[in-house]
Amino acid sequence: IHMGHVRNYSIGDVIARFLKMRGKNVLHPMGWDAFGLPAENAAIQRGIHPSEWTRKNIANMRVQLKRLGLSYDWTREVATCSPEYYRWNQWVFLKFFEKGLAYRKLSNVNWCPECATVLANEQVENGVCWRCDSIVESKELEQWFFRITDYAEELLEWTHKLPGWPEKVLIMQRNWLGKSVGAEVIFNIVDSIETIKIFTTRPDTLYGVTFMSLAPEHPLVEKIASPGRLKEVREFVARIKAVDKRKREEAEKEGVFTGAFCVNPLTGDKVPVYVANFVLMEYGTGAVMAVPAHDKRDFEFAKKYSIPIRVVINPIEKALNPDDMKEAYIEDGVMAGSSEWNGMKNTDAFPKIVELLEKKGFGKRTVNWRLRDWGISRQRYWGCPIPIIYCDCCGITPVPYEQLPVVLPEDVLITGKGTSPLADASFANVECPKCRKPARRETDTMDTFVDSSWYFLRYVTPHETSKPFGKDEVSRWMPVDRYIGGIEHAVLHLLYSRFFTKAMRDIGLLSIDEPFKNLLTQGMVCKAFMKCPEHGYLSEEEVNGEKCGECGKEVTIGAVEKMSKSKKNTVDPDGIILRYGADTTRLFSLFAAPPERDLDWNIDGVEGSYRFLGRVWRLVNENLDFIKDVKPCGGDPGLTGFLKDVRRMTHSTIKKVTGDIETRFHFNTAISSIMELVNRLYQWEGGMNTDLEKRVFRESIEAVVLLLSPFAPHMTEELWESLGNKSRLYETPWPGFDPEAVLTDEVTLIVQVNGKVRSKVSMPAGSGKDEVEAMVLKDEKTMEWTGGKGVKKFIYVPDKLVNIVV
RNA sequence: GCCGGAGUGGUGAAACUGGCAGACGCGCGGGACUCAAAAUCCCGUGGGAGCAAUCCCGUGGGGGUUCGACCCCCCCCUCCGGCACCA
Repeated sequence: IHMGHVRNYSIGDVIARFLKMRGKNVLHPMGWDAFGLPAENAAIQRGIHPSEWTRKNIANMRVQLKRLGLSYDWTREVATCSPEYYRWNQWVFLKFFEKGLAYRKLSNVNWCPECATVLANEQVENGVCWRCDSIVESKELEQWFFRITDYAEELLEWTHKLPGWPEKVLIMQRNWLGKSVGAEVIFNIVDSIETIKIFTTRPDTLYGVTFMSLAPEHPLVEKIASPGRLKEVREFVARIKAVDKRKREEAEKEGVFTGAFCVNPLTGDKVPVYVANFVLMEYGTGAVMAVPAHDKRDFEFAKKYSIPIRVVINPIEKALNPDDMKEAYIEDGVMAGSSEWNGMKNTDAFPKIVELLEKKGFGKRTVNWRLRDWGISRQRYWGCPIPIIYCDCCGITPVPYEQLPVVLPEDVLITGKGTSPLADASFANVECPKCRKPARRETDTMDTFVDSSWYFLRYVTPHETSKPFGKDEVSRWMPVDRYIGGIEHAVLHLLYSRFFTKAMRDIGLLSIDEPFKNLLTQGMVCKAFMKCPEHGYLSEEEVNGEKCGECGKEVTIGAVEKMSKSKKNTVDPDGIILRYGADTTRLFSLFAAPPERDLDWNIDGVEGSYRFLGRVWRLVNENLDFIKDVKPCGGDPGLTGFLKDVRRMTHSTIKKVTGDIETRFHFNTAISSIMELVNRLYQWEGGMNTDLEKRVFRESIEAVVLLLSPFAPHMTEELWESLGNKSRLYETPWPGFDPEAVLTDEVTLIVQVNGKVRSKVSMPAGSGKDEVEAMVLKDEKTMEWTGGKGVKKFIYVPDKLVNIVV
């Protein structure tokens, strides 16, 4: 495990332990998302079988997690690579297939040559593979897809109904879904039976179309190019296709005239058809109507090739002159040069023009999404087999439910190169379940994101053998009340899981709409990296003082960044646990920053958390003789002075810590207020002689131990026992605060004159404005600033502050 | 380019609803204990002026609203994250 895990699971464990002490029935499970490329690659590299590699890692990580004292219910442990689990993956796949939610199609897919597999759109970042950074290629393959686009509208709608999610994640999902409302428009081609279909979000600019542009990959390019221009067009297309996709974005806009013209359906104007490098085949229809006056890219292109610019929308204040325009006018405005629509606001003309197109049969209102269907086929070994059989007679045939699971065979040659390893295995040859003739199994495996899209449901009934999960139990527990994870899941796992939940609901497996009610995205654990000019990145062990341990050269300290093995700025949790203990490790990971913020790893800070726990340990043990056999003070009307003050602080700390954990998850401030209470107890005044003194001290000590227990469960359990308590600490109710004890009789009022703090006065709590005014105006220090000047205004914030305006 | 988020001491960070800016921790300075060290305990610690009481300045920069702004509004700068020839 790495420090990010420690932080993530510490957060979860504090919440789980806290809620358990608050009397809740808490389901706090752990499992292993164990299939996948990284595991397969690592195993190949080490020359061992992925299943062995995975088993060893799970065993190792389980030990590490137990060492941290995480309160998981290990009886519910699941691993996605076990047949008992993935059997239900296959079951769900078949249900999706029955409903038409899983389908097979030939398509251009993202292909990573290094990983030798297809990637989902979500797994391509900036044109490179999210795992190995190779440039992703486009390949035409038969693939299985999940129809996530069927749920695009609902997925979008619910981003507005998840108040327990961070706004940032919801916005990222909305962007990813990418809804665009516009119109599809058909342009006839002159002297051809072919037509060009385009998508536009600006049908209001239709009268300003002065050319048409097609993507280089567009199938019409070959068909409509005039014989005289075909050679040049082909050369251009070949040249653009050769440019890798990342570079295309930065490239200057360019294109080539096809020799063909198309007809504007509303104006009848003939406009030239170009092939252009900036048109994407993947979005919309791969063809764009070009309106240079009102689109940035079209403007640039038109300027370059001297194509006319027609203004059809003017800003309210003035009419645009195409010859003077320096850039496209993309704002709203007033229609011009658009026959009957002239003078109208463009936003009003928008629907009317779409209506006209519909009437004439040249188009319709449409919604376009950025979201594509989810390609789930992977040409790799270490994954869940897709339960499908291909038969020459019967075609695509699902494996019958009673034959599940389709077990992933172990005796397979795994090279990580070429085609699916399963294709060569005896695994592939099978009898068709329908006609009994020889047939072939699907040899691709599923994307691992399928495995993790519903695992949380499995925790509810992890040993169920007749169905993926018990429906009643799921309705009782789900949705997940607290989900904690990194922001990197914002558009992958978190979107897929939402889709799965909705799809499973529609199949009748579930009755919830969303999987996760509240989401906490925790920040990354970061550390400064170190670099030697000669030997590159160095780990802490490789640095000697500030010099490279190898060559003795001065080491440069780099920026504080996410811990990563490649930058060698990682910290091994095991080492920290060994040296400082699990409680310190947990405490520091929560104390240094609030959970959603990035955490700077700092060993001095760890030292501080360790010292604090030592302080608590000594505070209890050194006073044990005094308080061992007394009962905690439960509210005594006779309390005065210091004792009363300690009790007040104890109860306000209980109040504060409870609130911080329960509503804000700000564990850093919760811990700091426990520290304040401990500091106060170290300043104990008087003695430990009377029964009352002992009882007040005991009450405070018990509060400290209880409040600290979710953070540092091991040490506090020991202390709890030392105090003579019979209950196990983790089963002891969370302390409540006494509202009476929290009240103060005297408050210190801040006195401001003209907004500046000039004095402080002590007043009985709950004093009225008149008494306060009378008192404050007599205060000596205040009079130095108000003396002789007339009081214009007297502001009183009860029990807090007054501001005198003179 | 578009959409988010952030900017506070030497440092990690507090300030929850517009009300004492810097809680708590680290570091640093001083003291106690000790033959000595470590550990521990106590005191101090935003900047400037002053013997001091005290005063002035201070939350990226500039303006505004307000009795009062780290917090709300407008403009700008910097950093981080996401998306991106999205038609």
